[in-house]
Amino acid sequence: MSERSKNILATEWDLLEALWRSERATVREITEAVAEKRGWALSTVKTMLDRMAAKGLVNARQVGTVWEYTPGVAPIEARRGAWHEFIEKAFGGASTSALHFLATDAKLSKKEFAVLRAMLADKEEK
Amino acid sequence: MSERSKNILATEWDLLEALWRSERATVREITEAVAEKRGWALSTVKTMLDRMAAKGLVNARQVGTVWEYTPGVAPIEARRGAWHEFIEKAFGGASTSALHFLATDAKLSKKEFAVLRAMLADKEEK
DNA sequence: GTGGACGTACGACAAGTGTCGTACTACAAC
DNA sequence: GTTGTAGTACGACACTTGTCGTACGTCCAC
Repeated sequence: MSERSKNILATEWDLLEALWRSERATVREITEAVAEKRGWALSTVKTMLDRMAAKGLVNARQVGTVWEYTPGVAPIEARRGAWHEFIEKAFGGASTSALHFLATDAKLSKKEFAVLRAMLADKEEK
Repeated sequence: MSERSKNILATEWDLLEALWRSERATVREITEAVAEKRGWALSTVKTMLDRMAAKGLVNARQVGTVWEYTPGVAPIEARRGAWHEFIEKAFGGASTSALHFLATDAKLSKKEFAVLRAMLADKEEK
């Protein structure tokens, strides 16, 4: 539950999100969970889940006649991967450049800055 | 030179990077500029540039018999787009969640934290 | 005026994505 | 037993991406 290698596609994030919330779910459940955001057909979701299972992004287990899926990656791992991908492509891997960008050019709102400062301060205390 | 709509692909970043450095360049120049990182054939680079031109990521101009390319997006814009894309897919658009993640789970090094704090402090002064 | 060298144009192709439709199975309810 | 109904299996298809090869035009130097 942590071997991340390949990038997670935008569409896959949605299914993972649903799975992280319920920890285990069937195709139907997942389809319903993302129905608002994505009006996917059952077969679409099934296909995606199968492909994701092949990549290790989810685990599939047949319970009786129904398939049940569980996350194959933890949210934190997935997000770290995304952060990495972000740095890699937009900053040639230079994480400090990325942070510099965030502090100066990302157009964060006052509120976002406040949040960030508070968190850093918090972190510092420990 | 700023209408960003579609995501920039990892491979496209490399060409843009080269263009941002030279401001204008030919296929050959760009191919050479990325030769180390990507052993692309001329035709590969040409194809990519054409596709990028179609997307507005670069501008193409024929000078005599040769094509010359210039960036179609500014680095800052491109990076903002990437940041947005990152937030969108990994945090469902919740930027504060993303910042929270950075401050707590991104596994930044001490040095990276230092950089971030310094920058925020710097920002605060103004 | 002829042969390179350089550059372009264009087609091609295999993978990967996004998105189903549909035929087939199994089981509960009548 | 017969018939829905929910669920699966599988193929399909158009598009995008990654990556060329190659045929063809042009212009310089001999």
